[in-house]
Amino acid sequence: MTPSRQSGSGVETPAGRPRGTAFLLSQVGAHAAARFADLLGGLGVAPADVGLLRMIATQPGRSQQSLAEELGVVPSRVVALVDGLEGKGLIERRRNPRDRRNYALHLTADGTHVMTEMRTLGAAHEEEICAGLDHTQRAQLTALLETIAARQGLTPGVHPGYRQH
Amino acid sequence: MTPSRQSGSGVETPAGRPRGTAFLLSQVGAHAAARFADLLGGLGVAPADVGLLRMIATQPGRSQQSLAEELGVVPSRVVALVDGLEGKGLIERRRNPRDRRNYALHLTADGTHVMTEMRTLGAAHEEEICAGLDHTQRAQLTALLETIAARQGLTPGVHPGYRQH
DNA sequence: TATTGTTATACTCTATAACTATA
DNA sequence: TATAGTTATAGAGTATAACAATA
Repeated sequence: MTPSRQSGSGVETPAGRPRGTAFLLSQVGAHAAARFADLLGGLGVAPADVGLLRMIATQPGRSQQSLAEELGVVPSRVVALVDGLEGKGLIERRRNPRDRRNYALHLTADGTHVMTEMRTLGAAHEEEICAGLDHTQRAQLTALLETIAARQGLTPGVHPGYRQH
Repeated sequence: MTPSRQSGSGVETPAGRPRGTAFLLSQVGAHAAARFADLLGGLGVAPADVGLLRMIATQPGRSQQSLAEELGVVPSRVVALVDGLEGKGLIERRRNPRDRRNYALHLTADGTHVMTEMRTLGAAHEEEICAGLDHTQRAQLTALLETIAARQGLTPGVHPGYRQH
């Protein structure tokens, strides 16, 4: 299965366009992310806000430090993200009387509502991106992607877009 | 196949982590892009330089305008990218005596050399990302991604990371 | 001293708009 | 007037490092 001599490395077409699986992954993945960002625009939140909101919704009372660690970003960035979400009235910082150094983060009623809308958006996005595939193909694709994600050591549910340089 | 009532929309696990195919695509795609950027670092070029170099290599003499149009970016951005690549000695601007308004862009000898190394890097990257998959699975994944790319109207070989807001 | 969070700062990326040279 | 390219500028995103409050 190893052609003795082919044009170049096999990752480009004769016309010079990239054609490898890795490029396709990056291309389609960036498109999916951009489309989701578009959908989110209507809600007034940015892609980076989504992970934060989701973690606070799942584990209310988390500190900024713990979010920074799980997302792989510097604490000062969490300050900016939390400032934004608090300014929009989606979350609130509650002082912990036991240890007044840290905040316990909680969703507000508005924040809970936005989370619900985000889930609806997520389902619509899923449908849009997978539109050309039948049920079997979707399952196949998911399995292949999960295999790569595990092999590459990606943390389930955490987007690498957060990761520090 | 429509469960009458499930936990949420189906795009999140009970623990609140996203699990949809679209999220996986975005996650794995971003990881692939980041790894490629890492590999490129050793060559001293950025991901955004790659498409430009490739287009100039494939069609020498192209103008900055034509690159801007194909990549979907504003001409002033091409100026910055071309400035960078010219500064590194990888490409050169040649005046066209027939129409002195535009430049014909060409790779230098160094640029050609870097293109060769980029192809090698591309093959290594491909191998790294697909490491957990056998030949059949790689072909399956490629086919599924190509189906989505076509359905979503993506231009073959052009990364959406360039696209204008 | 150690920890949580904040501020000040700087750097990169990228778009908009005004401008120059040429046609 | 129209086109190719450039410059000036501004805004978003994100890291580093110094700092304040609390433990």
